[in-house]
Amino acid sequence: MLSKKCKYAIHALVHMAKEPEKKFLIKDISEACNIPKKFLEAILLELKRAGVLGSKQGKGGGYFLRQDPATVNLAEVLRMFDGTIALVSCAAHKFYEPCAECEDEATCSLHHAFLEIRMATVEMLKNETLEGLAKKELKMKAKKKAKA
Amino acid sequence: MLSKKCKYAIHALVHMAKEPEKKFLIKDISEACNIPKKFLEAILLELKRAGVLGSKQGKGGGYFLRQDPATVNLAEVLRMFDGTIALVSCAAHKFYEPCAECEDEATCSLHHAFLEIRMATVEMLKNETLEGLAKKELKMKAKKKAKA
DNA sequence: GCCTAAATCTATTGATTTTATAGAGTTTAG
DNA sequence: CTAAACTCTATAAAATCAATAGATTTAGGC
Repeated sequence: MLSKKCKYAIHALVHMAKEPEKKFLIKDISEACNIPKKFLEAILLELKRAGVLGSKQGKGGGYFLRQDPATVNLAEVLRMFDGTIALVSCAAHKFYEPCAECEDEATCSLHHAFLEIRMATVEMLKNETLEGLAKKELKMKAKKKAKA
Repeated sequence: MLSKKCKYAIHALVHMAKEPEKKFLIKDISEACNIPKKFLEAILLELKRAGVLGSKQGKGGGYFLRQDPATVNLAEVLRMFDGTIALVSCAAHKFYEPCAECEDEATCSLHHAFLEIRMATVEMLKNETLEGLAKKELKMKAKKKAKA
C-alpha cells in the first residue's frame, strides 16, 4: 500500500494538472482534495524541493507545476515518497539493498521473481502521467454530469 | 515492500517445497533460511491455521506441507500476511475499503489506474507457485555448482 | 510412568515509521 | 506597515513491525 503522504501527493498533483498554468493556494488544494492542510504543506514543500512544483511566497503567492504534467509519472512520485517500488529490497532499482537473510541472491528464486514483477509494475506506473490522469478525471466527471 | 514476516514465510515455504514430502523442524528451517526461530514459530503457526501447512507435535514432530506446492501461489501468501496487494485500499479485491479522502470513487483517476495495476500484479503473483519457485531454485543452485 | 523433544500459546517489549499538529519565521503585494 | 502566504523546526500521538521470553501442551520411546 502507498503511504497516505504519497497518495495525498498524487491527488494534489493530479488536481493541479487539471489547470497546469494556474497558481494554487495550499488551503484550496487542501479543501479540494480533503487533505489535512498542515500535512499537505510538508508534501508540497517536498515536491518543490524535488523540482516538480514551484512556489511564490507572500501575498498573491502559491504553488504551481514547474514541470510539464505529461512528463511526470507515478513511478517518480512513488519513489519520491515511499522509496522503492519493488516488493523486496534486493529487487529494487533505485533503492537496491541486499536482503539480510539471503545468502546468495544469484540463486534466490524470490529475487528473480520479484525483479520481474518490479519491472512490470514500473512500466505500468510510468504510463500513468499527471496529464493522463487529470484528463481522464475531467472526462469522467463531465460524463457523469451529462448523465445526471 | 513486503513485511519481513511475509518474506520469511515465502522463504520457508519455498524451502519446504523443495522436499514436499518431508517433515521439517522449526529449528532446521530457521537455520536454513536465516530466520529468527521465535519469529518463524509464529509464522508457521499462521500458515498452519491457514491450512497451508500441517504439523505434528511432540518428539518426532514437525511441520509439513498440507497443500500441493503447485497450487500455492504468492498472491495467496502475500494476502495472508500483508493484506491487500493493491496500492490503494479502494483498488483492493479481498480487502476493499473506500479511501477516506475520496468523494467519488467512480470519477477518481487513481482508483481506475491502481485497479488495473493491482489486477496485473495479482496475475503475475498467481503465476509464481511454491513448486515453480522451488524447482527454479534447485536448478539454479545445480547450475552454479557445475560451474565451480 | 518418566524423560525429552517438539510444537503451541500468551504476553509484552522496543524500535521504527506514519500521520498529524503547533507555532514561530520569512517573504511579498499593495 | 500589514495581511496573506509560503517556510521551517519541533514534537507528539498512534500504529505497525520485529523480535523475544517464558510457560504449556503433546507425543514418542525407554
